[in-house]
Amino acid sequence: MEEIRVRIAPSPSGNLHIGTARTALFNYLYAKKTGGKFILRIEDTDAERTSQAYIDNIFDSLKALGLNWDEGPDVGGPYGPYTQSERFDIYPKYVQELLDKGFAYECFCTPEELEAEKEEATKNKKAYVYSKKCENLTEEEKAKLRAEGRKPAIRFSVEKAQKAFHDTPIVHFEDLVKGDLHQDTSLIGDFVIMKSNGSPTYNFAVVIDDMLMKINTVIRGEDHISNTFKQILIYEALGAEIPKFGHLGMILAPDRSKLSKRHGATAVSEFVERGYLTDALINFVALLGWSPSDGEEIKTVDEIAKDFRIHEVSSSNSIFEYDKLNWMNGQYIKKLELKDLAERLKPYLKKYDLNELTEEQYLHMVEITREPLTLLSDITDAVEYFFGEYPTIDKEVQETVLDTETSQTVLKEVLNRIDGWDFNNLHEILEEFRGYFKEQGIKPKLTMWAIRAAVTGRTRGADMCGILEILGKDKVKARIQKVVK
RNA sequence: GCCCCCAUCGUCUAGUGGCCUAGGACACCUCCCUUUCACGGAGGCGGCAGCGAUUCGAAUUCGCUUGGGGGUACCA
Repeated sequence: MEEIRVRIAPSPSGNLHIGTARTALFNYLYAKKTGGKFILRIEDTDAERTSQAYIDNIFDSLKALGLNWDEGPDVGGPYGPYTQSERFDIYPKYVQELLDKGFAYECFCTPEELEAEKEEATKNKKAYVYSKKCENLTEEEKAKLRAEGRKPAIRFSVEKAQKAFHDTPIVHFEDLVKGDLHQDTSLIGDFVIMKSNGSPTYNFAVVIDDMLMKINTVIRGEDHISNTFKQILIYEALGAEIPKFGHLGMILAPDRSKLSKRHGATAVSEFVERGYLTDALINFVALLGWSPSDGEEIKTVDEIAKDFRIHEVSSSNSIFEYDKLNWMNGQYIKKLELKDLAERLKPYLKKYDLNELTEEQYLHMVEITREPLTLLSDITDAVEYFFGEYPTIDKEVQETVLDTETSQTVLKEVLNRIDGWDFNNLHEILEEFRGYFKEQGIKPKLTMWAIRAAVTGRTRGADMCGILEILGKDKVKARIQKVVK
């Protein structure tokens, strides 16, 4: 069988979008599954919106997600260049070929004329289709228009291509995920393939690039379905082999609209900044439209690749909900080695002076605070009381815990005993201490609450023994003294 | 407006005419564990959009309706 060649072709007009990441993933999975090649092509035709920062972001994000490409702008490959703006000189040749074969023609219409046609169509409740008024211009007419200073755009003759290669105007193709798809090509206007400024349009450039890069399978979002029919006609007109297409459902926001900034993060890098692990992100996004055959949802990309079948991908849209992503991120955090986690948490601890702790204490702190983490960034708030002399005490904690007679009794007793406590043996000491008060009718829970509130300013948090150990006797004593009346 | 796509718990999904009294995961609720929060464990709530048709039999096939999404550019 022919080697599968798939690609992801992001447009660097923004940071790598989570939806693009999913498309990239499915391409990657298909390549891995079939032993094919995964290619990265940067579609920076629109110079206005392109920036190097976005290109870097796309590279970095894809790498962070583990979606490494076999051919691309940085690593090269046999069919480069892989950046569209560097390919501008190769398009005219194919435009000329289409012109010569009669599948394309020059169009001198002005934007105003085109606009008028569209308005007319809207008024008549008809689909707008270009009038083709430039299709049969004589050489004299063209020369005259050119003399006026008008520069032509090149349009593709949909009807001619259709008639040359299809019996009916209804063009079909077998989509890898959606099955038979069709479209009445008489409803497609003669679209521009080369703008009057000489740059190719998207629909033309992709075909040329995919053709030249020998891309034989195109997996992309279903927003491209309508483009597919245009592209098929171009392939045929060029006498090129038509690739297989697979269209994925879109990812929607919870309100079923397009995922955008107002719904929160959209770029992979934003998710990372917010404390998501790329492993969790990619795993989550794989589950949008695909499900594992063994029901085990936590999987690496490689494991997913083994189990991946493009035909089994769901053809409907899916909604991006944070609940499951958060849960999954928590699962991935749990799986991290302590030292690895400790390193990854550092960016979220910049507001604290980590020098207050030894490396050993730092690791210990992470060890006892890691359990409830859903996001790496949750650590920021979770460890606040480990830093500084005294913790900030919540008003409610002060009133409901520290101000009670029971708490004061407990804390005074701690101060009575603390000098004799061996902080290396806190577990037993606290056990005994709780027992002492339990005999007096004070619940262990209340005993611990009093200490916790005094030392951390909170009623909830990490394991008490660990907290006291890390803080050390002096600090613990000082903090308790401060709240005892 | 026109064209196309899609439709199973709140969400992601399993399901390809009888194994379905529709399964799982997340979320939610209850209980257990417990020095708190959490983790973990055990339960629970909850769905085939509607209507017709085909069939002995339909979540599964067909049609219509409704709903959602996409496209409709000299953007990509």
